[in-house]
Amino acid sequence: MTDQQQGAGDAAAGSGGAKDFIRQIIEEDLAAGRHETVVTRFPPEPNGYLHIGHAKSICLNFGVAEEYGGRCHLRMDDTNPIREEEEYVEAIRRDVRWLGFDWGEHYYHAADYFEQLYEYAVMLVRRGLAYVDSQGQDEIRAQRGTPTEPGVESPYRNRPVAENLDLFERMRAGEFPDGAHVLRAKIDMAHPNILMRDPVLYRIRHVAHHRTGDAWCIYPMYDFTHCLSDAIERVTHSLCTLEFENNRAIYDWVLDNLPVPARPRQIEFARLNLTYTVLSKRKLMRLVEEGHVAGWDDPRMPTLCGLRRRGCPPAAIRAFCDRVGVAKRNSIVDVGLLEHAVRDELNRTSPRVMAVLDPLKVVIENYPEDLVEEFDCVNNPEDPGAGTRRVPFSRELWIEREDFREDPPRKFFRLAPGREVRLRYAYLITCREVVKDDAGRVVELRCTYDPATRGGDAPDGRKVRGTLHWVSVPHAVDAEVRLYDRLFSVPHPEEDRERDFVELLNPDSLRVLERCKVEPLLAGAGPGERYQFERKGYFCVDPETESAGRPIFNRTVTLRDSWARIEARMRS
RNA sequence: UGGGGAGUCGUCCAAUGGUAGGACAUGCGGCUCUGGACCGUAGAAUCGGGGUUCGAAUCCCUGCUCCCCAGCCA
Repeated sequence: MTDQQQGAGDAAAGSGGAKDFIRQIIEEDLAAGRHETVVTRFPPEPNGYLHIGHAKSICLNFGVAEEYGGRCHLRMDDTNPIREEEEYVEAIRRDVRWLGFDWGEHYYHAADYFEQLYEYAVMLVRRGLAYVDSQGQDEIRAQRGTPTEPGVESPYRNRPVAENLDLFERMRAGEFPDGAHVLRAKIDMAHPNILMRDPVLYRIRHVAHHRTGDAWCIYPMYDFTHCLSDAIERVTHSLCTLEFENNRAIYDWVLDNLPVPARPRQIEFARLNLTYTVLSKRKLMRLVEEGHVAGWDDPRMPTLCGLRRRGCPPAAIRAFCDRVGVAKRNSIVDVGLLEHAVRDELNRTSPRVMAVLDPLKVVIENYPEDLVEEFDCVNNPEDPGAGTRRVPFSRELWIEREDFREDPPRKFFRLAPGREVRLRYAYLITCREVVKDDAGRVVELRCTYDPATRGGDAPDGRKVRGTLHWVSVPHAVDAEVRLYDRLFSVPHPEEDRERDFVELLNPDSLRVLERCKVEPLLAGAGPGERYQFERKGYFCVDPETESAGRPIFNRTVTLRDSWARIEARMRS
């Protein structure tokens, strides 16, 4: 029930067996002999936790590498010491492994290339293709122009090479304060692509780096670092999201102007968006910092650690990413698709168990006081190899409060006064009397059972429509159950122009049930174990169980509930 | 009024000049000791306008809408 980290060789294509455009490009490149092997990379910046959107990229990069017999590198894109922290790099490695992927020996940090990057920068200076600009940030910004007006050249743009070399060297040596100078590429201040208007390549930052410590006080920018890191690692296909389309011009310019060992190609695809959640780092950060959720691994978070704690199996995430496909169109995937992938996986793999979330006592008046029977229950009807277990049954039982209606509506097949239902695996019982407290609340049901129906079938062939789950009162184990629902109450929380997204949070995204009764087997349940609570949903043991003294279960997702749909429709 | 991208069922993805197909969702039916799962079935789309062609989602022209870009972030 816990996950083995094994390769994720799922189907190559999500829909209809067709290859996505990236795989088509790769196949063409391979067929044309442009590469002998495929090398991709997943390059997170260690300044936040990985989420389901990253999973799409991870599955794509590791997936194509696996399919075409190549390899995929894990590379920390750590060029900005101000934002990045060691805490995140460990979390990222853990999450990628948990998802089921293996980078083998190919674990890298952009920071490990700082020396080579510096040498490349010097080469650019020598070639007259980069210069030290001594203006402040505001001047540089003002000179950049706008989308419709060209920029203005810096007065330092034509500094002699020797002077640039000297200054750049002294930048590295720490002679200047932050912001005193930057190294810029000398491209074209009138370029229609603003990113090509002499982009900054290096900035001074007297800040310790999580990996290189105090070795550097100048740090390279993304546009200079990423393409060269790819080239150094001999990446063949550098897959990134759509917002980097404009950056491809610099990517190519840098590689075209430097003697690089390989010529990677950047290809952009649409990032994943999901309904009823947010996936931007900034917004996820706010949810955590403002306390709207309990942390990065809150089971409502779309982070991989959140999904893990929620009980979502990595195989389900992989299957989901497969079905989502890869294209260039901005899109928002229905979270129902994720839920479907989760149910699909869990249905096949999780053991069934009986748990009563909102207990109502049933006393079987004609059942012997001291008798305890045990019934063989199927662990997983989808998996005959999962076997059976024995569950104790006695005169007093817990059933689900919502499985009884004093005044049953049409199509309600469950228990009601005078009505007969089946207790799963056990007996048919009939409700004889409803006991209420002074407030009129139903507190107990007095029932009778038919001894001839042992096992759940009537010898006379009479049919019952309803089957209820139950837990024997004297054998029940107390448990806490946390019912998680969608984090937001609207499908597109980011699209609302009037209201801040935190105002759209679903107030019922978490309901804690303290007095649940579960079958005895679950007394020893360990963190991470996943179960189906029959008729209720899929649940996963929370890590806090270990210190709580009783099991705590997180609801991963409900079972599809057609009765709830019928009832909702009858109401409207 | 710059440059770079994208528009196909409710949603996501296919169809690469030759019957617009799949998945999820939804409706209906079947089966069922989980109102689960499963099985069957139905409805549902090519952004608009021109053109080329025997034939256009696909090629051409034109219009419209949406996304990205003016960090010393990635």
